Amino acid sequence: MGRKEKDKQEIEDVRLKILEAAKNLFLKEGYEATSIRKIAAEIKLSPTTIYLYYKDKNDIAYTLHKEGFKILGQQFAVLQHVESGFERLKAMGKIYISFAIQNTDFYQLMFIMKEPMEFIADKDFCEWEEGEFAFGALQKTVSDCKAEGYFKGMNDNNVALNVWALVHGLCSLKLQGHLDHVASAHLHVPEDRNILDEAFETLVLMLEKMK
Amino acid sequence: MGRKEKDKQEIEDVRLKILEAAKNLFLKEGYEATSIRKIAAEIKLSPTTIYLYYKDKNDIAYTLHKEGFKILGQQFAVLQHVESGFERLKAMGKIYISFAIQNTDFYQLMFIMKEPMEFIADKDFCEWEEGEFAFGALQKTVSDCKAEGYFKGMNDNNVALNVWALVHGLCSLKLQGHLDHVASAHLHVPEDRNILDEAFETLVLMLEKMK
DNA sequence: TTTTTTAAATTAACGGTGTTAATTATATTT
DNA sequence: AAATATAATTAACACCGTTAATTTAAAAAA
Repeated sequence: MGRKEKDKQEIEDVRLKILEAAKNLFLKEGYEATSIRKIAAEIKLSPTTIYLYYKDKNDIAYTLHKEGFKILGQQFAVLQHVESGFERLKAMGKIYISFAIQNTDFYQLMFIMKEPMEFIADKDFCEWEEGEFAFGALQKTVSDCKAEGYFKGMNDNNVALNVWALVHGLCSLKLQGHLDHVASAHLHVPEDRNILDEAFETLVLMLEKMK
Repeated sequence: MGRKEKDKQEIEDVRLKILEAAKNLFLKEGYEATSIRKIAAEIKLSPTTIYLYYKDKNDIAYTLHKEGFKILGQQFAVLQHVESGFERLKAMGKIYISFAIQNTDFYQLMFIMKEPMEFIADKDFCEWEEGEFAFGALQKTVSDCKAEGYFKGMNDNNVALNVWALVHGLCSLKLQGHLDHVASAHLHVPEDRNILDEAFETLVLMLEKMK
């Protein structure tokens, strides 16, 4: 007796509809401006209905964060066909940086904001397939580089972490407005050149010395 | 005629009182929890009075951000007595990282949050003595390293930027909760060791190869 | 067919936020 | 004592995330 309970598929459909609305808003106006109320209005639901499908706003942030990792992962996946580890490492860096620049909102969600991580922390078990794939690809690439004679005497994981930290550092300083600030005051960059590209070129020179 | 206008000093006194309250709150409960209303309550002023002394919340964020740079700058200043450029570079890295870990809130304000930068962007001219000093110290150190034979054929500024980006990348990933997430899943770190210290050790190995 | 039941969705409300406009309090000078 | 200029205040706007209480709607039972 009673009203028909929504089955798994129907629930997933609503979840997706909410997520689409959230994504559109968030890609158009950024995370800050993406409120539960606005998401609800977009799909003609009452704000509180959202809470029947997502635990809280961090839950939505985390779900979008996973989408971001899927996109980045797909871009990395293409590189698995590059044989040379070192060439692949360089390409990964370039892809990572252009992903950050072209998907600034996703990047913030994936690597800068605390919120999605807080959601994970609250969960008992953490599934993280998407992120695992991306970092795993970097780890494999570093170990391939090692087989090619690079990074002798260094711990693979630490090298991977440092490489990630470097490109993330560049991207996050750029996206958060800190880089342009320093650049205009302290770095004379040729008009037609991009600070990140300049820096990345030097990074490649540094990596080449690792052989 | 009329009520006595507050002179420069009196205005500065109130500004400082507000800033002290803001700092206390922000060091105790973080930036998020530091609202204009709470700051005002702390010093028994009405919330709107704050706006007579600071343009908006970003103004306060920016003023605290400058304080942070003063602290970091003082720590860097001590290192100017280290003769060897390379030794100084390593020490700067260690100091930067421990500053980030021990002053997480200041670090967020200085290098992660957009707000203080947004305030600067709104101003017509940008004074940035504090930050200039810190980055200038790094630039000088890199050029000293170069004189010692490191970073041959590389642009000084780009090297400095990359070094900064790397340590910032490590710190920000750590502070924002992204590092622990990856670490538990992908990096087996010895119980008694810190991920950042581990990574930094490898960074030093990498820098040593730059000679 | 009508009543009961139950899940889904809604409205109302709480306790906050940054910020601005309008008003009041206060001290000084005429 | 009255007028005035400035400092500080109150009231208000337009939001926010989230929870509790309520209503709507559809399926099952009578």
